[in-house]
Amino acid sequence: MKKSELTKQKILKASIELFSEKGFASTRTLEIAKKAGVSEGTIFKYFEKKKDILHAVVSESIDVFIKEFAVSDLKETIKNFSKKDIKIILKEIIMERLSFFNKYSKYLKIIFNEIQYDEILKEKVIKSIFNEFKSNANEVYGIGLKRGEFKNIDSYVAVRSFIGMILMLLFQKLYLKSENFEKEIDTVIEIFLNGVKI
Amino acid sequence: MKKSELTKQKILKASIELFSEKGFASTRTLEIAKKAGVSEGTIFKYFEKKKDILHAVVSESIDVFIKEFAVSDLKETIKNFSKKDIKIILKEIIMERLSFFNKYSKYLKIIFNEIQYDEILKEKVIKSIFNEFKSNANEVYGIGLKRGEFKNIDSYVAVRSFIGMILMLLFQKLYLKSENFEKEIDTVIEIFLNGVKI
Amino acid sequence: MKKSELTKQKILKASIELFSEKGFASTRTLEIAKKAGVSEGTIFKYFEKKKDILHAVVSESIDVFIKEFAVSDLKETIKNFSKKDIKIILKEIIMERLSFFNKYSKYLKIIFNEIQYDEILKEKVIKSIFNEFKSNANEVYGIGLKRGEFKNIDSYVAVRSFIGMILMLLFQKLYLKSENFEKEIDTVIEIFLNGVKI
Amino acid sequence: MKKSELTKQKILKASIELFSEKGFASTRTLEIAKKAGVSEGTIFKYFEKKKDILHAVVSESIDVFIKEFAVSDLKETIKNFSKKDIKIILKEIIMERLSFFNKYSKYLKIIFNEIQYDEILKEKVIKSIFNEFKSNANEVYGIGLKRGEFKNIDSYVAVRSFIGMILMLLFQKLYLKSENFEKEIDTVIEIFLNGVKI
DNA sequence: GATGAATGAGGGTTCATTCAT
DNA sequence: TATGAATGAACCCTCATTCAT
Repeated sequence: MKKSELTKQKILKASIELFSEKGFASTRTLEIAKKAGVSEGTIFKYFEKKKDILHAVVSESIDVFIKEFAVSDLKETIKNFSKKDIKIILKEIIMERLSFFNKYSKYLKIIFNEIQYDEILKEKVIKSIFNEFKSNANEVYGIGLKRGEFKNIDSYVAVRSFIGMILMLLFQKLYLKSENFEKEIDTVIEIFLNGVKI
Repeated sequence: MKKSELTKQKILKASIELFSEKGFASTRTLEIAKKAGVSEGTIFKYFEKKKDILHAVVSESIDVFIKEFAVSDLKETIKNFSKKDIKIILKEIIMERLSFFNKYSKYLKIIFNEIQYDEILKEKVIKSIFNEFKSNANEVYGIGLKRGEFKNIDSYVAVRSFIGMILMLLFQKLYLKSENFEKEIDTVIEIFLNGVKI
Repeated sequence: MKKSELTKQKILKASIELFSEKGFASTRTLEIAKKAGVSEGTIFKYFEKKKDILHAVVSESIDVFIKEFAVSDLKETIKNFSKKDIKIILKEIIMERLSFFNKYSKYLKIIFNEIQYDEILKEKVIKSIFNEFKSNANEVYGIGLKRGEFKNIDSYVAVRSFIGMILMLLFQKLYLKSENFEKEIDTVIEIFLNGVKI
Repeated sequence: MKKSELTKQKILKASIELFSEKGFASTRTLEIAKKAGVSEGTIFKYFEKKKDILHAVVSESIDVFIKEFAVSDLKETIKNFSKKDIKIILKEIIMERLSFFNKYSKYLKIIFNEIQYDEILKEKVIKSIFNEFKSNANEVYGIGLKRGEFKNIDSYVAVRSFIGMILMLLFQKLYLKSENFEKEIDTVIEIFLNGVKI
């Protein structure tokens, strides 16, 4: 990597750290500079405006998201488990996805917070991430369908709902602390598969 | 209401509008003043610091949330429907909750965004709203249990999961636009009640 | 005293307290109002501008100073002591003047500090106080002259010098703390009367 | 001198000018900036708060005071005059000290005015200047003692009293204007050496 | 006569941005 | 390329002053 590219990456890395910690609007360019180990002036050699850093951060986040979140690995995983109980498979998926969330939580936090106030970003994120997600949902649910284990309902709604349940679980873990994390995962899977109705 | 109390409310109302629209950090006190129809100086007769406005907004939000979100009405509603199909009841609940979300979405947006950067607020919100929510979840799920229709699983996890599914639906509606909103609700209810498994 | 006159006095008294404590420029009209037990608006019924309070305070200070500092009592005192040793007389005078300083130190502090930044005040104070002082110096020193005990030198310079020595003593007492206050007074008198030269 | 050090000095110099002219509290940072020939923002690159400028000014004043007021030169002066009449020596000292006061009157004015409202400054000034002064007084008076011309009285009180007399002279010159300045100096010396008593 | 509420110009301070070196 | 210094518009906040009641 060229030296200049390295400097740019240092700035971006510092920005991600800070944006996720205190939000874009409350992060000072001086802080970024300090954390990146460069002078304040240098930042503006790489980004014309402070906002451009955010855009770069989000763009990168999107790229990372799409690449990492790509369902390809997942499909592989599922095939390998194909003989196993669907419950086990779902749990494996959850655990794997959780490690993904942990790894990229800063990116996700920034994306989620900042698209609220920036139409350009919002457009971008929706177009790329949501659509990506939608097609993946189809594929993954499709596996359950082929196995003859899933009902023939809107696959997108199903997967989205599943994610909603998991996110609430995660959210609670982050904000409150969960003592029975694993057990709660099992409950969520049970609900997703068989519902709450007797 | 006294005149001074009225002014305070005008400031709070304008602040809610702006904070939810552009975030606390990006809202200017002058904007608040203009939107509230008072002078900038007046704001600081009622709130020592800009941050105090946010705290007041969130405190008020919490109060509103607890009062309005209180499950009492809900229980009444459910009892009235007691002969009806559980599906109908859930749909009614969702519709009613949605109108609540629409009405207080600004408050919720502020709370959700700002507690990330303010430990005091976070503590406050968690202590009040989350606990309130937890006890209510218990009560509501309990009704289904008594009717002999719900499985005996962790009621909090069940309700939370349900809400997770609904929130994703909502979220999508807000960000993307859904053409089949009603139909999607039905699907969510179906998943919640009977799961995706054949 | 009429009620309105009383209110005015309350404002002036509070102002003297505050001006002497933190200076005119750093005193807030709201503080004055609170200390005086009136509303901020009321102040401006009695004084058009904040500066007018200062002017009133100083004017009053000057009046008090001239009345209280008037040498008449002093002359009487001296006559009564006329048979006594001049040393004793000087010491009596010093002690009496010190109690005056203690009593009116706040006024003096304000006058001294604020005439520096206000030409009108400076003019006023100099015209009244200094001239008053000059004529009094003449009279007091004249007594020593008549007794045949004082040299025939510029009486104003003599008295002023004496006061200079006493002020330094006082100044030190205020800022540092003197353990031998009385003894130092004696030394100062000795210097004033007989000089430091052998 | 580095450019940044130069800028800092420009700000300090402008501040001294303005603080002594209108007092700290009434001096605006914009005025300082204009007088220093820098932008208002620049000031806050060098001083976090306006008050810090005052503290820096006073600290510098103290340093200057101690260095310049140091009695070393004075002792040399006195030795050179050792054959001369004590009157001549005192007059030389006064004239030399007066030029010092003229040169540093702005510093002194600031110190004197502002320590009244700032405990930190007060402590600092007293600890450094007063103690410095005390030890010097001892040395200087000691010379007169060794020459066998001064009485064996508290040297600190003697010097302090002398300064008190001179300050009053100076004070009058500043506020009133003296026509007979030189003659008054002679009178003060006469009083200091031989007293007013016949 | 007195108040409490409101004002808005102006205060100190911040911070993204520029630029000479 | 990188920096440190400087900028100035805009921020939050203060406070003397006004005014309807």
